[in-house]
Amino acid sequence: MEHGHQHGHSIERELECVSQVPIFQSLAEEQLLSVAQVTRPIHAVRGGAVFNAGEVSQTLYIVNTGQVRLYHLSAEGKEQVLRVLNPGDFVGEIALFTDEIHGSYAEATMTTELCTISRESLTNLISRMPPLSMHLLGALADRLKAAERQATLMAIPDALPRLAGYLQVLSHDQSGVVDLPMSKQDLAAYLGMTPESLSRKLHQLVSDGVIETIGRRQIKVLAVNDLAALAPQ
Amino acid sequence: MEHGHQHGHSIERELECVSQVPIFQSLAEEQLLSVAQVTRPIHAVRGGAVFNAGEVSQTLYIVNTGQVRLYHLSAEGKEQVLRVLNPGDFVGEIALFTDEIHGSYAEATMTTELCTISRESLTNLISRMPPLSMHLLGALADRLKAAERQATLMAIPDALPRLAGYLQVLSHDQSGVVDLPMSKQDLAAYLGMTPESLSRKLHQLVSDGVIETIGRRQIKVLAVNDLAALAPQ
DNA sequence: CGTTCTCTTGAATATGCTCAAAGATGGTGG
DNA sequence: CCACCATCTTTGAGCATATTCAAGAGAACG
Repeated sequence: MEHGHQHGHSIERELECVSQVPIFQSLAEEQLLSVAQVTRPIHAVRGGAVFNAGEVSQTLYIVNTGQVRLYHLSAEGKEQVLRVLNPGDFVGEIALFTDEIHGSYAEATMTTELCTISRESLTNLISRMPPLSMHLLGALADRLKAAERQATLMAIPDALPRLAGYLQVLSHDQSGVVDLPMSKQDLAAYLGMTPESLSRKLHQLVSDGVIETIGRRQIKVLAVNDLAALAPQ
Repeated sequence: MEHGHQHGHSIERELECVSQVPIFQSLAEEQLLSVAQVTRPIHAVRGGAVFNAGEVSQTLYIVNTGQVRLYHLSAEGKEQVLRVLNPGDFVGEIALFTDEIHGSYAEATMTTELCTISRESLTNLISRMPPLSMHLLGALADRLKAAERQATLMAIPDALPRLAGYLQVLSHDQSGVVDLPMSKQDLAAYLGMTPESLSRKLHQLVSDGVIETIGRRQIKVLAVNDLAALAPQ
């Protein structure tokens, strides 16, 4: 029965993880410590499972370093990528409010450090630190916006505008050179097309001078305007 | 400069609206009054605009009675339905945290009563009533879950599983008989297909004995198992 | 350096879209 | 109250697009 982290080892690691996370960023040093104290670190190797679909969860998972891939498994055994978690991103917020089983698998794509907070601890933290709830609400609102954009993007029957819309969002964050957050076959599933179609559409964009491929996981956007013209809205 | 609602008229209407809303439901009578006091009612007729895309918003809109349709307008002028707000549903939460313009149009599909709360008032309320933030978080988490499910559903290239998945979600809530929340042509846009395809796929489900149509806006699910078999997961 | 996985390329097929028109439905005004 | 009109929905046929199936090229990994 381990109830805390007062086993002599410092909570340095927990503190580092917590302080990296945007939703905790504006907290005072003292409050960060409170958060760190209820945090449990998790280590996952490449290909390792963070959690599996069907498992009951009452935990918030926050990625510190590395990357986690969330995906569904279709009836035919195909993987449908839901989302990719990069440092600062989190998952499990739904389980914090409704007693539910995980709808997806979570797998580390590289060596990954996460920190976890139990539902009980988080609700405690929120009641003690009101600003925290505002940050959480903001983060959820952002995710919601992204998810709704994704849903409307997917409703487009043609593959090219879907791809263009996706690249457009990515290129907003970074300037020019876009790092693809997943493999091409995962990206294809994410965009609702086959790897073959993705390959062809990418090739088309390259031929048209809109983009340039750098290696296997980078794309350089040459003509932002053309991309916007192809994307919806 | 109207600063409040103490103009002698009762806040009965505001109170009624507020008390209908799930996120406020568990509040005490006294707290409900506080909420009602910062609420402004809005009336919209069929076809009337609640707000338009491009407008700046710092307001939360909550539907009391009636229905509001949220939609995008594509470059070709086609309407892409994002979501339909029924009594108790709300929109505008994103604008509460990030200064942003509306990404969609909001139009009443019938005579509709809404109540609105400004960003300033809501943040005030939250700081004064901590449980409120938990309810908001819960509501956002639910919406997020629905949006992510929608996004993965849309990523399926075949129309039939998309439709089946959608009907499956609806039939979970109600038992057997499903009320369609929008017209067939809107539903088609929402599901990422043409009205023609939707009509054909519905006909196919009827032929297969999976569903039965009741009038224009109701569907009776006869074989839940068959529906689940057609839907993904 | 070879093995394995990912990605690309090529053809045939199938599915949904577009265009066109007819059939329902519901609301409105005479 | 009924007929008319606008709108929504359905049905049909040809066409465009993406998928499927198959095989080859290219990276990444041990």
